[in-house]
Amino acid sequence: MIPADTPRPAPTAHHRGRRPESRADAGDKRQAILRAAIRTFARHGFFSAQVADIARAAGVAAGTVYLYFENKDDLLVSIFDRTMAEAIEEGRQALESVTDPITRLDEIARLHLARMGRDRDLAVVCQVELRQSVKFMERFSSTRLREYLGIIRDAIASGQQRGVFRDGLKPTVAAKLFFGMLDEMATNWVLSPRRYPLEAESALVVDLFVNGLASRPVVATQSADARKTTKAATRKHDDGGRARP
Amino acid sequence: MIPADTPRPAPTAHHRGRRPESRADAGDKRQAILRAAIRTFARHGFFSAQVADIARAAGVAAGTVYLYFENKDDLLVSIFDRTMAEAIEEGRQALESVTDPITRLDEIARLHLARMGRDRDLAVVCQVELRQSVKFMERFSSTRLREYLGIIRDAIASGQQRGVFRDGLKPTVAAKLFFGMLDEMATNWVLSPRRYPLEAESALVVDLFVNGLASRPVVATQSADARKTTKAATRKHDDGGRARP
Amino acid sequence: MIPADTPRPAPTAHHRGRRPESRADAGDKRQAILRAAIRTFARHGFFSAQVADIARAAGVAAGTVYLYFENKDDLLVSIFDRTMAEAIEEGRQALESVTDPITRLDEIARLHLARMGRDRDLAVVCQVELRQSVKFMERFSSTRLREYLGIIRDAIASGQQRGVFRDGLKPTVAAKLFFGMLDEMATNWVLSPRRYPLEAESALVVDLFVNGLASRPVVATQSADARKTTKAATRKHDDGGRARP
Amino acid sequence: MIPADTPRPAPTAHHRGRRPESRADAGDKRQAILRAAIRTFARHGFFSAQVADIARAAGVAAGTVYLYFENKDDLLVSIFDRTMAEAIEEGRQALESVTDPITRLDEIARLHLARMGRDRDLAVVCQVELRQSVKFMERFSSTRLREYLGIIRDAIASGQQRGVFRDGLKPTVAAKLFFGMLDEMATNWVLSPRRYPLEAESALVVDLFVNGLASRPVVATQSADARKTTKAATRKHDDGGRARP
DNA sequence: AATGAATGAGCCTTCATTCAT
DNA sequence: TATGAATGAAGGCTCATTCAT
Repeated sequence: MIPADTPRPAPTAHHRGRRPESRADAGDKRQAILRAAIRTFARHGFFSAQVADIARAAGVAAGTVYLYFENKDDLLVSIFDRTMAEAIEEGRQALESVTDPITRLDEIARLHLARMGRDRDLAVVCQVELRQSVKFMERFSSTRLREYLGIIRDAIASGQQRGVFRDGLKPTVAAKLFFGMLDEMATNWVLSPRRYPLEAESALVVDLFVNGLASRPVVATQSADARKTTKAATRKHDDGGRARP
Repeated sequence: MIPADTPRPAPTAHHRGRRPESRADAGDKRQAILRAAIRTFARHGFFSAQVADIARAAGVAAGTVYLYFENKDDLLVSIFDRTMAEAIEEGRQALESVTDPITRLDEIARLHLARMGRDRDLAVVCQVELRQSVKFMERFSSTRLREYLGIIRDAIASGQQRGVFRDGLKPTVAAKLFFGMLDEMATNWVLSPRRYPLEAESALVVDLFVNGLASRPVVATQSADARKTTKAATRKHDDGGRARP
Repeated sequence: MIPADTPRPAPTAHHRGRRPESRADAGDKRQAILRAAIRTFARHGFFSAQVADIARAAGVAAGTVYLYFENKDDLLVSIFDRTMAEAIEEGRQALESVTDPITRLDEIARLHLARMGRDRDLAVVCQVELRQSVKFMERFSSTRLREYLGIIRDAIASGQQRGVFRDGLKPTVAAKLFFGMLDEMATNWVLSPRRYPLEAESALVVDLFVNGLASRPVVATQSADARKTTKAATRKHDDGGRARP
Repeated sequence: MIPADTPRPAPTAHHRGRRPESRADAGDKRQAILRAAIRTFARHGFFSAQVADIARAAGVAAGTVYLYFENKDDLLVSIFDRTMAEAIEEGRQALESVTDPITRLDEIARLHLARMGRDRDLAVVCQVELRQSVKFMERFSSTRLREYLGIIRDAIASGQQRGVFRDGLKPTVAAKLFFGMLDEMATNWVLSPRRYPLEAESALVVDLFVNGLASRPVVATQSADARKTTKAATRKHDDGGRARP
C-alpha cells in the first residue's frame, strides 16, 4: 500500500544501491521483475496487482522480488525512475545536435509521445497508476520530473533568448503547460479503445503550443523544421487547406 | 476497492437516487458524508482512507455511509459526479451571456481553476485520487468528462466559425490540449507547497493557448477581452515589459 | 445469530406471552410475519435471511417484527413451536378414535408426512433450517419434540401391552427409530428435486417398522388396517407381486 | 457464509488437491486445521465459530487456514468429505469378507455408530452443523452421501436376491429408512447429556429394521450372526426375557 | 402500534512481507 | 541467491436491533 502517511522502515543497506549482481543475469532478473511489474500494474492496477503475480510473471519466487526491491511501492518508483532517466537521457542526446527552439520542442514532444506509444503497458503505468496519492506524486514531482521539465524549460528559455519565443511567459510555466498538453494526449491515448499512432500527435501539440489557436498569419521567424512539422500535423489530421496568408 | 476487473453489484434502487429523506436533515447527511469523504480522501489518499474515518468525520456511524452510498468506490464516483455536474452547469450558465470565443475560453479556464483553487481538498481528490486505475478512469472519461470537454470543444468550434480561431486544428483535439493545460496547472498547484492563487493562472493558459509561444505581433482579431486577459496575466506574473511590437 | 454460547438478554415482559392484540388483526400480523419467516428462511436459509426481508415479505416495517418476536432466533423457535403444537394437537385428536396400534402408527406417519408434504417451505425449515446448532437443537429436543415422541412412544407401548408389538424393544427407543424413518423421508423429499407425494410414503415406513425387512410370512396378528396399509404401500411403489408364503 | 444462493468462486488449482507440502509437516498442518475446525464447529456452531479461533486452536496463523482451504465453508465441506470418504472406505472393506445380508447391515450400523460415538465433536458436526442450509445439504446429498447410501442399498438388494429380505420394498427406500434410523440414534446421542456407548445401539437398529416391531416368532432364515446380534442388543438393554414363541 | 433511519459490533478474507531452509 | 510457506494486521461491509417520531 501507498504509505500515504505511515513512515516506512528505512531501506536496508542492501536496497540502497547495491543489488545482487554476482551472476551476469542478476541485472536481467531485476529487469524481468520490472517488466513484469509494468505489465501487471497496467493490467490490474497498482493496488489490485499482487506482488506474487508480478513474481510469477517474472518467473521468480515471491520472496525474490524483495531481493531486488524494497517493497511494492519501490517497484512503482523504480519504474518511474528508470523511465524518467531514459527520457531525460534520450532527450538530452536528441537535443544536442538541435539548436532551433521549435525543432527542440518538436523533438521533445515526439520522443515523449513515442515512448508512451511504443509501450502501452508502460504508458498505462505512467499515465494512470503512477498517480496514486499525493504523497506519492510529491515524491515524483520533486526529483526526476523536475529535471525533465527543466529540459523543456531550457528549450523554451533558449528560444526566448533567441527571440523565437516571446518573453511574456515564464519558461517554467510554459514548460508545465507544454507538458500538460503532452500528458493529456498520452492519457487520452491510454484510455481510448482506439489504437492510433500516438507519436503522430506531437506535431499538433507543438503547432498549437507555438502558434496558438488564434487565426493569424504564420510568423516569419518560424523555422523550416517547425514549418515542416506543422504541415505534417496538418496533413495527418486532414485539416488541410488552411489558408495562411 | 477499485473495481479494476471485478464487476460491481448493480446499485440497489435505494442507491440509485432515492435516499432516506424522512427526516429533515437527510439530505444534509449525504452532503456531510460527501464532504467528509473529500477531506479524508485528500488527506490520506483513497486507499488509505478508511470508511470508518469518513463516517467519524461526518459525524455518523460507519454503517450509515452505506445507507447513502453503495460502497467506498461509490463515494469517489459521487464526488466526481457532483463536481463535474456543477462544473458543467456553472460553465454553461457562464457562457450563456458570452459570445466572444476568447472570452469564453477565459471564462472556462477561470471557473475551472477557481473551482479547484477554492477547495484544496476537492482539488486533491480531483487531480490525484480520482486517477486510481484505468477502469476507474475509463468510467469517468466516458461520461461527464466528455460532456465537459464538449463545452470547451464547442467554444473552440464557434471561435473557428467566427474566424477568430484558425481551422487547422480539430476542435476536439484542441479542447483536450486546453484541458491538459488547465489540468496540469491544477495538479501543480495541488502538489506545490506554495499557496498561490490558482485562479490567477487562467489568463496565462488562455494567452498561451490562443496566442502561442511564438514571438510575433498581437493579431488584430484578438478581442479586447482577451487582450485584457493577456495583460492581466502578464501583470500578475511580473513578466511585464514584454515588448510586443 | 444463534447465540450458541452468548447469553441472551432476558425477554422483556412484553415478549413473555402478552402480545399486541388490541386490534382484531393483531394476531393476523403475527401470523403474517411467521408465514413470511417460513418462506424467507426456506428460500434463503436462516442465516442468510434478513429480518428486513421477512418484514418486507410480511408487509410490515422491520421494527414491527420486534413487537411480536424477541429476535431472529425467536422467529425460528416460534415456527417450530407452532408447528409442533399443531402436530401434537392433531396427532392426539386423530388417535382418540383409533385403538389398533398399527393403525395408530399409520395415522401418526400419515399426518407427519402430510404436514410436511403440504407446505414445502415449512418442510424446508423443519428439516433443514431448524438444525442450526447444538444449543438450538437441545432447546427443541427437550420440550415439544419430547412430547411428540411421547405420542409415538405411547402408541408403541400400548401396542406392546396388547401383544401386537413385541416387548423386546424399549418404546422410547423404538419411537425414536420410527421418528428417524419419518424424518429421513421428509428430508429426502425436501432435498429431492422431484415432487412426489410425500404422504404416500407413510405406508412404507409403517410397513417396514412393523414387519421388518426379513423375508417371512405376514403375522396373523397384523390388523386389517395395517394389512391394507401394507398393500397400499405396495401398490403405490409398484413392488407388486410380492410372494409371501 | 453458507452459499445459500451465491455461487462461490471456482477453487483455485491450489486448493483442488495440491497443497503446500515442501515441509515435512505440511500434511500435518492440514490435518491440524481440520481437527481444530471440527472441535471449534462442534463447540460454537458453524456460524459462531470464527476462522481465527480455528487457526488458534490449530496453532497456526489465521491466514494459514486459507493456504489449505478455500474459505470457511470449505472447512465444513472438507470435514464432511473426509468423514464420508473414510466411512465409505471402511464400510467397503468391512463388507468384503461378509456375505450374510443381516450381518452386513449389522456391520454397517456398527461402524456408523462407532464412528460417531468415537468422536463426539465429529458427531456434533456431522449430525448438526453440517445441516445448515438447503443448498449446503443438496451439495452433500448428491455426492458422497449417495455413495454411502449405495452401500446400504446394495447390502439390502443382495439380501433380497438371497431371499433373506423380502422383495416388497425398494432397496433404495429401505436404505434411506435404515439410514434414517442410524442418523436419529446418532443425533439423539449427540444431543443427550448422557454418555452411553452409541455403538451398542447398532444391534437394536438392525433388529428392528430386520425383524420389525410386530410380535411374532423369530424367522428361521435369520442367520446365526444376526441372532447373536439380536441377543446382544437385547442383553445390552436389559430387555431380556423376551419370550418369542 | 408502527415506522425505518441509524447504529456499531463483528468477522472473513487478503496480501505485503518475512525468514527458515 | 533463491524459495515459498507462513504470518497477522487491517478494513470493508453486513445486518440484527434500537428508538425517536
